[in-house]
Amino acid sequence: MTTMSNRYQADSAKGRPTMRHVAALAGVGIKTVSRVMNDEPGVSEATRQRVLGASQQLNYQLDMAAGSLRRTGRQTLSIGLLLPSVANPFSSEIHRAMEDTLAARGIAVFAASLDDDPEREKSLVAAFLGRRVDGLVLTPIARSQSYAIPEHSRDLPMVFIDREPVGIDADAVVTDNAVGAARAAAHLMARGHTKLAYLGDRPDIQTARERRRGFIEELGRAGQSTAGVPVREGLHDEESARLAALEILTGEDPPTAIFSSQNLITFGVMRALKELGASRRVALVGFDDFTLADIMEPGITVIAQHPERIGKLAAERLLARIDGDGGAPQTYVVPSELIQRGSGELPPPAG
Amino acid sequence: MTTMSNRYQADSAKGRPTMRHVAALAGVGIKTVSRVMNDEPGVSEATRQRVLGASQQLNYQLDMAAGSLRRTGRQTLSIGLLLPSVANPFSSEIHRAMEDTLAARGIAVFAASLDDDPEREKSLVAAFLGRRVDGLVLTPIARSQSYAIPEHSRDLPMVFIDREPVGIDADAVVTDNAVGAARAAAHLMARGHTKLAYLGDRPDIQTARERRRGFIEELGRAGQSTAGVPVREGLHDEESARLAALEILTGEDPPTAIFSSQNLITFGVMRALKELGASRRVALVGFDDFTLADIMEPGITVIAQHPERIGKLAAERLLARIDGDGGAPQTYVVPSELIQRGSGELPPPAG
DNA sequence: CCCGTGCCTGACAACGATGTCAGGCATCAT
DNA sequence: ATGATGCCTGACATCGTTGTCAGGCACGGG
Repeated sequence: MTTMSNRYQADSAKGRPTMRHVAALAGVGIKTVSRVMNDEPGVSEATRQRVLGASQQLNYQLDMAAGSLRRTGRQTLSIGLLLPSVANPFSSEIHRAMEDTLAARGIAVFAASLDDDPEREKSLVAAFLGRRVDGLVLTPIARSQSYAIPEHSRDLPMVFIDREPVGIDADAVVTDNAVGAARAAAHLMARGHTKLAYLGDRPDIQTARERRRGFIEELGRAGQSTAGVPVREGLHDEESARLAALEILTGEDPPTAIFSSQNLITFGVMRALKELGASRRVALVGFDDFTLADIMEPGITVIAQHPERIGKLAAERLLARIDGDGGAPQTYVVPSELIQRGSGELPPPAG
Repeated sequence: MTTMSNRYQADSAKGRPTMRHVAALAGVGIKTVSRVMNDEPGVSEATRQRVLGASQQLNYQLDMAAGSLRRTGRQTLSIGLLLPSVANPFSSEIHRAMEDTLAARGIAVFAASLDDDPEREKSLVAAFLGRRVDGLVLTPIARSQSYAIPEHSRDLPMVFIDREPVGIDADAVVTDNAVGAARAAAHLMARGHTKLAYLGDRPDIQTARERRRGFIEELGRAGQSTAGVPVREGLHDEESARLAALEILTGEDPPTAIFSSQNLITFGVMRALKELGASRRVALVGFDDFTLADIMEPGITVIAQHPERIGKLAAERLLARIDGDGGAPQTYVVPSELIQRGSGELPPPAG
């Protein structure tokens, strides 16, 4: 029974020990080691201790990959997360919230950045599928996600975040973009502003479109002519936003209030206002909260999203799907919140 | 030869197709499919096309996990990255830089947050080892990393970032913390300040200790008495930093310049200064650059680290190790940079 | 004293892929 | 015509683990 006890003992130098090594050292069968490592019942306490001792002595570690190969259900306890960029604060807070929820189940997260590149989306999805992730959470950017239909219908849980998917019927967790933008418009108009401007991101991004729609529609509801409203779109970084803001503010009949649809754009506008010395003259409401917004002069009023709630909810939905929830896919809306800090409460110039 | 062509054809509904399915559909052997999927030579163009056709028709995807089980070297093309928090901007920029470097090699990144918890460090390292990552990059927080010696000597590449490891001889990529802090001190003294204060993080964190050391030593070199210098440590968030700053500034013989050793602390100090209306009176240099530092009133002078360089370098070192570099472990130092924006150039009050 | 009943245990196949190796077939020189 | 040479190709063992299943042993009831 213990005949081969030391046949595998010598090879501690290179190559990880396997169950066979542990089994040999403990003088038991390999399956018994498996049972101990997986906390399965049906192992006497004495044997259990012997196996545990041997595994520690060899510094043995279960190989999850090999395990999932055979295990029923083939779970790998890992999921894929595709974000615009892991370095984007909004994204990384979602990431963090998901991690916290998933860690409790021992699930590890593969994270990757898309950079708004549809091709990367497809190839990264493929890369994660090849690693047999148990689920996928992604911010879609490709025109359609129908490429994932085969996998999704093969029971691969998928949850879309921030933007709803196109061409595939799957769960999504999003912010109430139009509602939030409308709230910004209403807030500014309530302060007496009648000349508002909209500065927004590339209109091929769903959230940007929604925010513009919500903003414009609210103006319409208030009886404002929506025709003459300055709308600058396609802004994707601070610099382009700064230039657009400068142009609008120094042009004819400048707006008395600005709504910026995204944090980078807000930063650009803030710079422009500072350059013009207009920070306390022109009202500003930005979509997305950011660090230090409260410490600016004046504080910046924002429509805050709740990335931590989005991440938590997305993780919970994914887990539910992994656990077999077969209900119809649904879109979950996380409400945004208006945070008043000063810049959005500036009145129009008395004149 | 093609006798079983349609034996596996029907099962498209559930369960992923395997090489056997593709082989059967294409009427070839399973090994030939393997050759095609891995771009190995020795397959006629005709056969190749047939296999490719079949694999697309079935929407087949190579199972990397199963492959690495047998493949020589057992590479999984994935690595583990342990950060203080994926939501921390400094960390997430490192993450991003690593991703860019590693993506070129088809390597995916498992990311996880440590929250400065030594226990989490150990258990997450174990979790990643169980997934057979090809390498590990981590910000150490445990008192010693000797627990990883068995794995490291078993040829698991490891690169430590931000902080040097203890109890294990491995590569590290760090910022010149002491030098940067000394530069901050010198900069302030050159403006005529003689009453400086230091506000820092928990001294059990290596980088915090280094920064304090560099700062204090520079004062000594300049002939300042280092005894009476107000030093507040153990600050770990904005609020504690704000309170400490308020206390120092409203106390007896307040400093005319402050050095804060980390961005959250800088934020706390900024708030305190603002509350006291002292933003333009008390000089401030902070360690770590941050978004909008240039737009504050005054702009905040900082010792900037270069997370993107740290991340890139760490990834390159890891790749070199994975490729078999057997040289002695080394510590790479990425220089920090003083960025003048106003707050650090304020002179002491005349009097 | 025999047999049924549990409890532990290990041999074996299988998961999906790759490394090895041998075989089939054409081509080519002798 | 014959053997050598290459090119393609597939059978098979194998990677480290888990699912299945059957066997051994102790115990208790009839």
